[in-house]
Amino acid sequence: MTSKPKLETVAREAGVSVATASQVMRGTGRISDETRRRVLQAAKKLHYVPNGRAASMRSGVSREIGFVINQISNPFNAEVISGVSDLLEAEGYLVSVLDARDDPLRQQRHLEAFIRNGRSGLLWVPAQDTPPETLTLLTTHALPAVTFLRPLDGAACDHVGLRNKEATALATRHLSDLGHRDIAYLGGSEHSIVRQERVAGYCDAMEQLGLAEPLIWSSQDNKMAGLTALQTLRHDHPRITALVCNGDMVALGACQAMIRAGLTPGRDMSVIGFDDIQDAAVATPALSTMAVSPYNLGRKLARVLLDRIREPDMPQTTSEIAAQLILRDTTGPAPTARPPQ
Amino acid sequence: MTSKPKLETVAREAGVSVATASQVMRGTGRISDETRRRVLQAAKKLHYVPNGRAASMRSGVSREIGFVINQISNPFNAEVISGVSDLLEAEGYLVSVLDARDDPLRQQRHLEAFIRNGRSGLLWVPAQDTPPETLTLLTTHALPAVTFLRPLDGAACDHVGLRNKEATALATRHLSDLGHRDIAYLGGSEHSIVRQERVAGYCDAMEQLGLAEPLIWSSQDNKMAGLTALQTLRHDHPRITALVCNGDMVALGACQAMIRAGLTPGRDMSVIGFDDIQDAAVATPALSTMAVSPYNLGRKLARVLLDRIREPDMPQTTSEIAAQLILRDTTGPAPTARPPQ
DNA sequence: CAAGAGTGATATAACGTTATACCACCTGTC
DNA sequence: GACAGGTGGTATAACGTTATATCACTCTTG
Repeated sequence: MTSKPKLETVAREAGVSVATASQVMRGTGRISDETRRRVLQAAKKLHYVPNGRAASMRSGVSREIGFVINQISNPFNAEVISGVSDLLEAEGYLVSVLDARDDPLRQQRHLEAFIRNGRSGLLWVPAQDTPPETLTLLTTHALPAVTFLRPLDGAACDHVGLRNKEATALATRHLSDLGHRDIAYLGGSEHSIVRQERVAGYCDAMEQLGLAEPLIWSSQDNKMAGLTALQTLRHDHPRITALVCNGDMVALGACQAMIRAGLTPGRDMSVIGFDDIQDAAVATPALSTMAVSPYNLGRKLARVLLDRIREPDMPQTTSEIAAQLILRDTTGPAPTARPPQ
Repeated sequence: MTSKPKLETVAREAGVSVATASQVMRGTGRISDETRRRVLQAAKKLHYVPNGRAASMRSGVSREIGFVINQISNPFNAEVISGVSDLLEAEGYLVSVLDARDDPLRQQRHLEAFIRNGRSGLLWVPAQDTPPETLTLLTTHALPAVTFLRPLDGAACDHVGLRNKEATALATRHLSDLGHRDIAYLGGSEHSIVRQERVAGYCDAMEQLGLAEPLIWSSQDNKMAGLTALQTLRHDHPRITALVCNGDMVALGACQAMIRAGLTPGRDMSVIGFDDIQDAAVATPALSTMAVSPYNLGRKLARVLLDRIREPDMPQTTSEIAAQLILRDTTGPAPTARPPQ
């Protein structure tokens, strides 16, 4: 009806001072039941909503968190966001998510926008080639921050990531147990630190198990890219019988390519994905993959940030979460190892 | 290194007053080139980032937008978010997205959180059964707001939505042209207004074209639900040869069910989805669908909000975007209509 | 009944920025 | 050399809230 109600409006309506109204709204100080009732009633009647900016300016604390991620539309990330939001919202925080699309400049702008707009904590997946300048920004403003997935050496940040090397080694070993010798690594870009770790796990396993020369193939992280990547890979290296993939999207794309070529994933060629996005279980055939429960990963990430906000002087922590091999329909014995029918 | 730099710090470093520093930072007032240079240099040296909360408190304008949506992980929504963010970021706004999961209470909390934290404009997909109280909240605080997808009658809000009825009528007519007579509608929940519009388009077309009795089947909006829904639908109504679906996810799930049952989508049974998410084109077989370009829809939505912010007194607008029929591999002649081989 | 303790409410000064009014100085003009 | 007009800069008061100190009472208690 009239203009936006403020604390003074509420106080006047209830016949008390602004200071009293403030104390009632926050449940602090010594207030009689009668006064409390009157103030709350007035606030309700006027649809009063506190001005968080003014509050945080005075009190120095805000309840907003910023999350900079790359490619929100990726289902894995979407589930991470759900986990982060659920936990932080339950603690009374508001989470804003921005997409940096792996561009250091955009990332810098986003982090700066978060600082400018008073976020009291930041979560971020550092972009490839993040300049040291970006770190200076964070340390200068003394903001609690946690890096996610991509470790950043020398950074004054807590970190939550995955045991990538262990995971791909596990996947490779499983394929070897099934009799595969010509196993390729598919997906990701060369610069990615995460992918380097995963490739290292794959290479180590290939060497330790005495399998074929490692074969590493790059691609973008979506189905279409996975589809075309496998087509050229198969053309150039027809001996390959199994794939360890950098992500589920690529793996699902590769499966599509097989189907289009008349092959059956899990029979003619084995595939193991990474992430266990929801689609992995629904796809036909259902995708074998390294599961990390993005939702729980998000909750863990949020938990680490909350701990940091509460105890700013704690020593830095690094949490590495193990991935789990989920066997579905895209893994099976190597064609040559199968008994003749 | 020391504490967070503020305007006063910058001013002192540059040897000018706070007022002058402020004017330089915002490019207003009359300032000599020399002074401007000194201030900017000082700001850079100290990694100064303005305190947006203080600024917006004094100036009364903020550059933050809130977006309340249901199910961020839905690829359609993810693309909408991209469109919204791209346009608003280019205009210097920061977009925060919250997921209300179609729960009116959560929605109320989210909108309130946005008001509390000083968003200067809101975008939202009203939850089912949004109480009038929620609208009072928005009008009381005189916030520019735009509803998306779901119209809200009697609301003092601009709206951006789809021509749902027209779209499903078009899809149904196309299936009829292919010779299908037993066409079912699959997906969505009864309460959804959007779905009601789409169902109406389907029913009208079925009647006008003199086809079979309309058959309407509900399901949640994900692949797994679509998969199981089609299984029971086929069991109960074996005559059905074509589906108009409420969304691509359901449609893709239905295709999976056919494949698992040994049927070929587009040959044994035709399917038309809705949304044209990225997966639709990549899936095998590629999904025929009603395309609405979620990215551009998002841009349109953002544009309407910006217009409203600039001209608060303009009469309310309603924009309805038409959907386009995209024919891929899941539509084909009805089995009975196919010539004998 | 004075002193002390407890209760309930309030006045006031910050928080970091910006809008406004104002001041000091210079330059040219009659 | 008084005055208008322009230029470059500053002092000050807000914005809506909260932390702190303080005040006016009432109730004990010796």
